[in-house]
Amino acid sequence: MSCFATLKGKGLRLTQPRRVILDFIHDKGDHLTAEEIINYVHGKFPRVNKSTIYRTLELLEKNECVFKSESMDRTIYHHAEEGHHHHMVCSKCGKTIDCEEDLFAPVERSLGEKYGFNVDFKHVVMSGLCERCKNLTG
Amino acid sequence: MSCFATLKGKGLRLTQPRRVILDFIHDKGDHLTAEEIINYVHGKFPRVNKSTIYRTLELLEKNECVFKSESMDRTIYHHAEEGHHHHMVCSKCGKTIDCEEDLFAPVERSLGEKYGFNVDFKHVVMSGLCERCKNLTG
DNA sequence: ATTCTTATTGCACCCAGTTGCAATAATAGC
DNA sequence: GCTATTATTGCAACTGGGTGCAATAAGAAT
Repeated sequence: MSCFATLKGKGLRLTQPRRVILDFIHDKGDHLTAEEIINYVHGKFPRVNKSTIYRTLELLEKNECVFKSESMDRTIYHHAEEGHHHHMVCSKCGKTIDCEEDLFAPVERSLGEKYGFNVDFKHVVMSGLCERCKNLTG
Repeated sequence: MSCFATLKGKGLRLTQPRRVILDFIHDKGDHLTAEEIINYVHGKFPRVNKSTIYRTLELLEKNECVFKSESMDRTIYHHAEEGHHHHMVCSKCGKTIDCEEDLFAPVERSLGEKYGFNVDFKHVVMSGLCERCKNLTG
């Protein structure tokens, strides 16, 4: 958990809200929505304001302690230990699958060649149907 | 402008707000943000409520009269006559480039093969650097 | 342990977008 | 052209997320 060290090293303070949020994201080792994080923190420390939570998440992201993945309809956070990757969320059952970082390489190449456009796909969240739900729907 | 006919055919009413909004999107023949649409409508008819505008846009989208493209940081609308495509917006100069519908085909294929996951990329908005800005930045 | 500095917090308010509901207006039937 | 029906609207209130600022507390120095 060198995250605390990272923050200290930058002259940032180790406050209770920061500790709680970082521990939660680390221990969960999973993808969390802002809502889940807010609910958890409020369960333990009701006096912590939501603005503090959003500011903390922003700070953790800036310092690369957590990664934030956002798409039109959902934003999720996960601990930096889990590395860079993209996410697929099943719109039926909610199942989340991580997938490899270079998934969009062909698209990036194609945009560069055809339009000279430089796009860096990072932490993309995609909605769709997982195998099981696709077959059930048939 | 068969859009009006489309709406009529479904028993939907041709109200003034709908006429104004649809005409604007059609005549602009361009990508418009919700804000631009709201400003325009308010300029002409100050009494039209923003909720009406959002509801109208939603309705036009459901009936495929306009297409909505959304990403984390921007939502844009354009007339259905312009067809399906994706958008690249330069994060420096704001320039917007349309690009072909099948851009994400390799990604869709790869997700299907590796994970059995079914994602349909439609109206994706990407942020990045256009050729000019990329070169200026060095 | 106390004091001081200033990073961090809580608060109260802002913003874009959404929703429930009663009031209004578009249109079908006369 | 009127009337009745009901789709649509305006309103007011709500949502998730964000911001400026005065109050608070972390941690350095004593």
